[in-house]
Amino acid sequence: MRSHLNTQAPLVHEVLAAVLRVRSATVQVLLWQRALEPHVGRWSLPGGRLRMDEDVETSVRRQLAEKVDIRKLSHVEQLAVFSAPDRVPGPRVVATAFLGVVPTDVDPDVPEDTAWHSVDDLPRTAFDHRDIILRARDRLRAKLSYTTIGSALAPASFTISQLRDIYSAALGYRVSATNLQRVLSRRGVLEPTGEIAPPGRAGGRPAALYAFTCNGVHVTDAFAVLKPPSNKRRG
Amino acid sequence: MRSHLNTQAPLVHEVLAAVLRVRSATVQVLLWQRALEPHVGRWSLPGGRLRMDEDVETSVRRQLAEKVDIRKLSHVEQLAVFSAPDRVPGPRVVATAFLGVVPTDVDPDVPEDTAWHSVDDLPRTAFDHRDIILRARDRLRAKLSYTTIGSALAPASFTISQLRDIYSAALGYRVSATNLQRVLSRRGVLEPTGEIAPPGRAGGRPAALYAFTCNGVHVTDAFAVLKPPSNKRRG
DNA sequence: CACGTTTTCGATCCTAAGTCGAAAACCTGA
DNA sequence: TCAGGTTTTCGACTTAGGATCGAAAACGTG
Repeated sequence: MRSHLNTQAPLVHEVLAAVLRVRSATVQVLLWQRALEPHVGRWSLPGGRLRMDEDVETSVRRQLAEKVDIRKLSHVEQLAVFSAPDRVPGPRVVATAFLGVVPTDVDPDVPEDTAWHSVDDLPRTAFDHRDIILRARDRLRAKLSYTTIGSALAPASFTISQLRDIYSAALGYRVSATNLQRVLSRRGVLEPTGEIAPPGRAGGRPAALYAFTCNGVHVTDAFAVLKPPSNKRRG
Repeated sequence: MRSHLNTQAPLVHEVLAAVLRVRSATVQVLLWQRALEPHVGRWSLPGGRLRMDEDVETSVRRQLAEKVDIRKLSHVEQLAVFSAPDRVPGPRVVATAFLGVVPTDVDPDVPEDTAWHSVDDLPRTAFDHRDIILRARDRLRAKLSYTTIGSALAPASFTISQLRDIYSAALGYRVSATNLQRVLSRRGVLEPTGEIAPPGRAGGRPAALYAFTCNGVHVTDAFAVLKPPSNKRRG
C-alpha cells in the first residue's frame, strides 16, 4: 500500500501557533502582519514549514523562538489539523495548529511586524487563521474547568483577586474569588507562598500570595466545572 | 515566507483511523494485517494517503469506505498528528489520526485480512499504531463523562442494562445502572421509547427500551463526571 | 480615629453524583 | 398454581463539591 508514496503532487506541511495570553481583561493572540502576497497586510499566525528532521511540536517551538521572541511558553499543545484543499492559494498546504500560552507577567519582545490583538476584536486575518484563533480560545476556555491550564496563564505567584481577573477574562464571565479559591484549593493545585502582597494605594487588606503546586498542565483527577453564574436549573 | 515552498524534500501525509467498538465486554479496534514490507504480518490501522482534492476527514471516510466495509460510522473525530521523523521507515510520512466509533449492534463485513482485536490484548502492531490505538481509547473514555459519545457506541434502542454493560466495558470499571440512568436522564439525553424488551429466558422483569435523544456527539452543557466507584475522599 | 476599601473566611444552600435496598414483573419447575 | 429464582425499576438516603452571602480582618486616607 505504501509502494508508490513519492509519485504524487507535492504537499507542504506547516505548523501554526495561536499563542494566547490574558492582558487588560481580555484574551489576546500574537499575530504578525504579512508583507508579501497573498493577503498582504493581513494578520496571520506565526509558524512555518515543517522540516524533515523534526516533529510538529519541535517545529512550532523552534519557529516561535526564531520568528518572535518567545522562548518560554508556559504551555503548548496540539489543537487540530486544518486541511481544506483551498485553505491557502497555490500549492497544497496542510497545517497542524497549536495552542500556546504565555503568562500574564512576561512581556516578550516582539518584532516590528508583530503585535498582540484582542481575540474579541480581531483585525483582518489571513487564510483560515481566524477559525484557528477562535478554536484555540474555545479550547483554553474548556480546559480551564478541568485542567490546571490556569497555571499557564498566571504568573509564578499571585493574589486570588488577580487570579480571579485572569479566569474572568479568559472565560468571558465574572467568577467569584471565594469560589475559585476553594475549588482550586480543594483540588490541591493551589498553595499559599506565605508572602503578602502590598495593598493598593486605595488601601484595603493586603492579599496573600499564592502559587500553583503543579508544574505543567494536566487534567484534574476528578474534574468538575466552573459554571457560568446565571442560568439556573430547568425543570 | 511562503516563496519557495516547493523546493524541499517530499513529504507524504496519510490519514489513519482507530475505529473502536464495544463487543464481548471489551473495547475492540479494527486492524488489518500487512502483506508487504516493512512490518509484514503485523497489524496496522486502516487508512492511507491524503489526496490533493480532499481534506483529512473526507479522506479518512473515503478510505474506510474503500478498504473496509464501514460506511456508517456513528462518529468520527480528529485525534492527533503523529509526526516523529522516524515513525515509518523510508520517506517522511506525517499522519493525522482519527477516532472512529461503530455501534455495538452493527457488524460490518470486513475483508479477509481485517479483524477486530481487543484493545487490552493487541497483537504485534506496525509502526506507532499501538500508541494511536491507546490514545484513541483514552479519548473515548474521557469523552464518555462529558459528551454524548455513548450514543455512538450504543444501538438505536437499548435497555439500561445493555447500556450499563457498554459503559462498563468502555470505561474499564463497573458502573451502576441506577446512576447511569439518572445521570443521563437528568442531562436530557435519554428518553424511553415506550417499547418493552422481552425478558431473557432466565426470567426477570422485562426491561424498558430507551434511546438517545440527540443526533450526533456533542458536549453536555454543564458536564460532569462518571467517576470510578471505590476510591473514597482523601483528608 | 472614623470611614472607605479590599481581602479573607466561615456558614449555608443547592445541584448532582454515589449507594442501597425494596418492590415490580417476569420465568421455571414442582 | 404457586414457591423460588432472576432481572429491572424506582424511591430514599448519603456524600461531594460548586454557588452565594455576609461578616470579620487588615489596610489606607482624611
